[in-house]
Amino acid sequence: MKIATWNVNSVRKRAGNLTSFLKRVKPDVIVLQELKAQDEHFPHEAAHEAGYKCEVFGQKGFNGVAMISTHAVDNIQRGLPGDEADTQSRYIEGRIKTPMGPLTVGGLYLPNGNPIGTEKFTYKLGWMKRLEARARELLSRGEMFALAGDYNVCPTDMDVYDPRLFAKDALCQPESRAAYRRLLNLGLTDAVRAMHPDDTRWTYWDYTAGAWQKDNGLRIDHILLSPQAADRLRAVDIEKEERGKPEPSDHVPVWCELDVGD
DNA sequence: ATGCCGGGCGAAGCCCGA
Repeated sequence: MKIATWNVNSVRKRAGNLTSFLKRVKPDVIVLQELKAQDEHFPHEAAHEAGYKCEVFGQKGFNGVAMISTHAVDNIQRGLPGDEADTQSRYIEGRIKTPMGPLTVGGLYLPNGNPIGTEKFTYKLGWMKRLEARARELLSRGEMFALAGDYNVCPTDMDVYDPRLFAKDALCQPESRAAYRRLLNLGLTDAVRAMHPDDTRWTYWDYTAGAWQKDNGLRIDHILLSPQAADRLRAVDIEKEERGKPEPSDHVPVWCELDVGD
């Protein structure tokens, strides 16, 4: 079972990149972030062409997330519980049956939170608190799950090309990192870090200032696994080559493979 | 370099991203 995540930075602009990625890497399920599109503008054909069905939680102009799968998905939830006033489309969740029991996948686009000291940073920390509550709820079931997406958190200085430049950035604040660490402390496993404990591997390169050419990147897209899912973790990868293609997203896909006996 | 690119919206210039 291959689970992927990708912040596509406009799903309409990236429809071609998405189709070729699905055909090349063949994830069973992929969660997408930053659709920047309403539900009715989602390029269903791009996914159908590669054999995928789509669950979309779009929003006009900004945000927007989706879950695309070759398997049947049920128990679909749109939106992160815990704040009825939150109108931003940043979370989608669904469940897939496997020979080893149900696998729940949550796709998330965690708020960026910049600049610090504003309501944007407060919103980020509040959102992370709600995500922790969701993780606790899922953990109580004792089943496999993956929370995958653009976390907008560099977990440690190892995940930033130049930590000094990001000392005041919301992605690297002690509060952001502590909230991320609370997820790990619940018993979740950072799939990429578990398989590559000592590597510097980026998932994002800014469009500006030649960041890609200089390999000035960040690791902010993550897949966190429940204990039952982490038991079955077999492989991970970061699809760096997508950043070098024409008209790329500034993020690249991340995936992990779980051995669920299929 | 708290936006150098890139995208959305909507029809010019502003908002947003990390």
